[in-house]
Amino acid sequence: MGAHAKMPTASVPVFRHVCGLCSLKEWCWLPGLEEGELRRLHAIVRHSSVLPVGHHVFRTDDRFTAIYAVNSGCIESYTTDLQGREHVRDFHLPGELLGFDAAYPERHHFNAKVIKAASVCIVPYRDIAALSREIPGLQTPILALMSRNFSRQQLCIEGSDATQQIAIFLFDLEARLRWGYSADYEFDLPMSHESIANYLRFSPETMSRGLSKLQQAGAIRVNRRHIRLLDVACLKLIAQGAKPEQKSTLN
Amino acid sequence: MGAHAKMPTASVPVFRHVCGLCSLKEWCWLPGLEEGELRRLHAIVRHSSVLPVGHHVFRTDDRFTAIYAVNSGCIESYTTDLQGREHVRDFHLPGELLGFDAAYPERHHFNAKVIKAASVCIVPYRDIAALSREIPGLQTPILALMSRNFSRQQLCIEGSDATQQIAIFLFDLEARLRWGYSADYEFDLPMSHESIANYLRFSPETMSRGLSKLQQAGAIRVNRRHIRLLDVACLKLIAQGAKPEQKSTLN
DNA sequence: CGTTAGTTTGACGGCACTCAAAAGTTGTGG
DNA sequence: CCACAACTTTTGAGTGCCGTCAAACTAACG
Repeated sequence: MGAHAKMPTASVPVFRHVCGLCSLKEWCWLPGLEEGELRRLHAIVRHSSVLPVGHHVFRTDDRFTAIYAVNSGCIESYTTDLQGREHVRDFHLPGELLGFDAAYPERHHFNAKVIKAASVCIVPYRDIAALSREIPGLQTPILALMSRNFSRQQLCIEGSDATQQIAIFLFDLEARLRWGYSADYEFDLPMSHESIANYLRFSPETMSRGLSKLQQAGAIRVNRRHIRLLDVACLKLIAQGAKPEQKSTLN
Repeated sequence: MGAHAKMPTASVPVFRHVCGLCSLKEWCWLPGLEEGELRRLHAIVRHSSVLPVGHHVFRTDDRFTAIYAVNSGCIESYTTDLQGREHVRDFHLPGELLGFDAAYPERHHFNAKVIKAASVCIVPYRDIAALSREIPGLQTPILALMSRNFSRQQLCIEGSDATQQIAIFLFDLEARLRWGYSADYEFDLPMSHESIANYLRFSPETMSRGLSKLQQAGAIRVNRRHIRLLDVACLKLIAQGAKPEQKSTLN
């Protein structure tokens, strides 16, 4: 997988290069598809420039025109309730998809906002639907992608208190960020604490206190958005329901 | 839609009759399909006998072999966490589908248990996949079904306190139970209060107190599993965040 | 009729929310 | 390069909702 580190060359069409990097190829396009089919598939994918923080990829009730794959940065999907409060539904990291929520009734149910400068692959829905009628082998991967995207949600909800939910969230996030590569357990959060708190359904203050508890237990080290998982075993215990113990703070 | 009320006749194969009644036909099978295609589609659907309470339709890690459509009764999907506690993920009512969670990686992520004696339609995955390769018009409806099933989830989570969440839940449930027909706002819960409490992530006691509050506000009338929405406007206000007011309990 | 499971009600304690303010960070313009 | 503004994060104090424990009550089932 180290080959992915190669730099792009001007002679290679951008989309070919990006698709070589991005998760689409890794995840679903390859299995069972022939070279020619893959080529046709890549031909319908378009690529965005780098989208600034705050940019909306789509909004609630927008027509469903495409599926998006995140290449870099981070996109947050959220809804707005009747009181005008925003509820974060999910975070979409590099290699992950969004837009499937709208396959029925062809309108988006969520808003999707860039929260860390991001570039995305755009897969027009009409094209992919037409292509999947011609290439039967495409259907199963598409179904699998949808299923995977929907069912990964809501692991953190199994936690009973805030600290436990944060521990679970950090575990999940770390795995998603390194994307199967070797773990150094150190990373920057692509989203604010506030967004995480919203996603986990508690206040920013509770988020802050929860992180502090994890740090006092020696499980992690946190500085703003920079996170280091110091004691993975300890963090796992907490994620499984153990109460964090206060270690000496002399360090 | 009144034609559906016809009684079955012995000369009609059972599966034809049931499919005439059930939601599959209403929801997705018809649009764009020809008579012959419909016939082939119905031919692959199998029907269960009435499954008793406690019967598992499938369990976590079972192979994904079929999609199920609930014809009657109620099925609950749930997971079991590391501490052995069960977490209700969803309720599946007549006309709704389950099993899509497993399209990837072909293993079920949830358990599915009958909580009110139920009969289901069984759509073998291999057959529907094969058929959809022959009948291109099937793909879009299938995608739409998946999308619809996944995205309907978690309306209640928008509520900030228990009473509000219960109000939202009751609204949603009532609409799902009457399935588009005229509303008399009176129905029996297909599941126990305990299950609802688990689903909404609070204790049975809180569920009970929440229902009492709604009743004291005059919004509903509740007797065990029997529910009557007395004051829909009031209930809607509470679902939108208004604080329930204590009405006189002299009635 | 007895047993069991589900629901209701009460008392008490704790976790998280709210309000409030300070400290640190980032971005902007002078 | 510095000053200032806007935002994020941290920390503290007080309150309230909900979880836990406990017990009474009801419906369902054999």
